[in-house]
Amino acid sequence: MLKKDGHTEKTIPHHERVYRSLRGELMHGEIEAGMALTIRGIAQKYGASMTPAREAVRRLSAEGAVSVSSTGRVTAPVLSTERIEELASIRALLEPELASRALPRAHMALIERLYTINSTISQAIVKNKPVAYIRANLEFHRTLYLRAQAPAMLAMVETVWLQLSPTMTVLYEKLQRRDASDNHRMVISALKAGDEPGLKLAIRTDVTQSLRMLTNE
Amino acid sequence: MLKKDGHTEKTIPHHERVYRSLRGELMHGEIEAGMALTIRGIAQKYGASMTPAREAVRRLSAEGAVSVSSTGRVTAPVLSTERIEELASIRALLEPELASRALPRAHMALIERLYTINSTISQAIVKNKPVAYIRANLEFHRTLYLRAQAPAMLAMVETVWLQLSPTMTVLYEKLQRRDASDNHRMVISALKAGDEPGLKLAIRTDVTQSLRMLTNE
DNA sequence: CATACCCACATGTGATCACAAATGCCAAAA
DNA sequence: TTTTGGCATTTGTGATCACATGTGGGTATG
Repeated sequence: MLKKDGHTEKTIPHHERVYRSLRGELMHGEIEAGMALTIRGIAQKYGASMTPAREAVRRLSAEGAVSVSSTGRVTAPVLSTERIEELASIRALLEPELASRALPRAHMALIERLYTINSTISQAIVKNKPVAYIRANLEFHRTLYLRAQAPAMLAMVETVWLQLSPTMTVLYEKLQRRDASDNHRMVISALKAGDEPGLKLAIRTDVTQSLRMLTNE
Repeated sequence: MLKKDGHTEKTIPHHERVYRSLRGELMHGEIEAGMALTIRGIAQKYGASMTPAREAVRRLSAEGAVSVSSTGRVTAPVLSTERIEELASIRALLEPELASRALPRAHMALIERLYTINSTISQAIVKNKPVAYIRANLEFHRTLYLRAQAPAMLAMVETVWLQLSPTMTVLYEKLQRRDASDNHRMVISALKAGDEPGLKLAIRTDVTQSLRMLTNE
């Protein structure tokens, strides 16, 4: 027989589970920049032993999601202003391209979904929920870029988000945030109109403004 | 006392050593696309045990330098044409920016060094040494981009190179290669002249042509 | 000749242990 | 009060082992 049963049951390895969980917490800003992590602590938190926990940390360190000191200590990275600007530059280079590639494939269902997500963003702003805000903001961009059919480029952008997230969380809480939903409305308008230059500009503006939030004042 | 001695002696962990070695072999095309790797084999090759070997593999898998099957088997990735084109697009987006940032800092010593590396490239072509060719080609670009003072962007580009290398090696050996040193001469000329648009174009041309080598014919 | 089955071996996974080094805290001294 | 020294604890590292599963090859069967 070819398969045991029709369930296609896949057992996710522990190191994979730990990796995904930890990555999610970092991406969504539940772990703040500078927070110290320990292998044993991670292992215990997710009910695994040290070995898979170490593997998860290695993957995350390769993505720049955690920084490892010369003595092996693991922390959520604290980014310098220069590094933040550099990562924003990468976003400004890649994300307009992703949006542009998604444009021909952006049908009405996608646009409506983006509109819904944007409402969630607005609500998170008025309710002052930073984690929900970041989460929905990322979902907005990812939903659009998924249509680009460019998995490697999307993965690269997600890596940048991952590096920025812990720092953004810290700063979001102390900074008054601009309403990113304005920029997103420009994105949606350009999508409806099929306006490729306008779309690229709107994305670039959104990325650039979120940068200013972090580096200015 | 603050330091034991003046040597600043640092003991490199095994997983770090294994990682660097394996990454170098992949980057320089000494491991061909599709080649199967085993944790035990890697461990034995570098005189380590399975644990650090696994950590090294995890880091490389996070960089896309190796692909891991659903059953955990590790291979050097075999890239589809679409993936190759996508990775080349990323190069075409990031590398001109890196070159542009390096331009104001490119003094005569750098240009001379690039010229020397380019001679090495030409020699590798006439002597038909694919590995030496790839190595020198990467060194040319990295030498230039290091001046950009943009470590995150450079790391991202290197990750792309790393993903492409095993496939390039296989194809380089069966394809007649164009002389990339022509493009590099354009790069050097633009650097001397301080011609930023020309520099970006030269880099983009170089990247695009190396793409054509892989996808056309 | 092609296909399906089966088994021995290879391989990834995860837990545990011993060890060395770094960290941080507390006490003692200036 | 501030600084220095040392010690107990925490922590990362690497090796090893048991186990389950996947893989590949050989054989039998159609």
